[in-house]
Amino acid sequence: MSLWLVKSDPEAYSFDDMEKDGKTSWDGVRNYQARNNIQLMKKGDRVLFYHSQIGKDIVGVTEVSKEAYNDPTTEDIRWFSVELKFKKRFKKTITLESMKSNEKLQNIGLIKQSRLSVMPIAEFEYDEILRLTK
DNA sequence: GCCAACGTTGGC
DNA sequence: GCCAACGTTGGC
Repeated sequence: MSLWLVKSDPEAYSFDDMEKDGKTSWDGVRNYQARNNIQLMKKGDRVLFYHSQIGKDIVGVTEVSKEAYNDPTTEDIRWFSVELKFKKRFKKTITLESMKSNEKLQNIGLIKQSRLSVMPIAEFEYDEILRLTK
């Protein structure tokens, strides 16, 4: 099982929307690196959900419920989507600020590559984030 | 609202 | 194939 993180501007699509919908098609990604990551996602992979712009925090976990398929929002066959389902909301969210000041999270994609919207997360990073929610 | 970072486009 | 111009993202 692999671990990932996706970003969303809550004004466009928030974790509240995600919880309400139960599952959603993660489409509209128009960046090759993010696209490549989407194609690597497997059913059952855990995906952290991060709010960009507003909040700037990881708010919970989703799970890949359907592997890569052609992005339904475009005719362009270069782009792919996955289906994500709501898994769990964190009692305490993890802010970007707290990650920046955490020794173990210095190399997390969120900090290293701030513009990438779909990125892999290392197991120790995932564990550390979960630990911080407690 | 500004601007740095960075990806994409298009002229040459 | 290079690189300037331009557009977008996202933190501040």
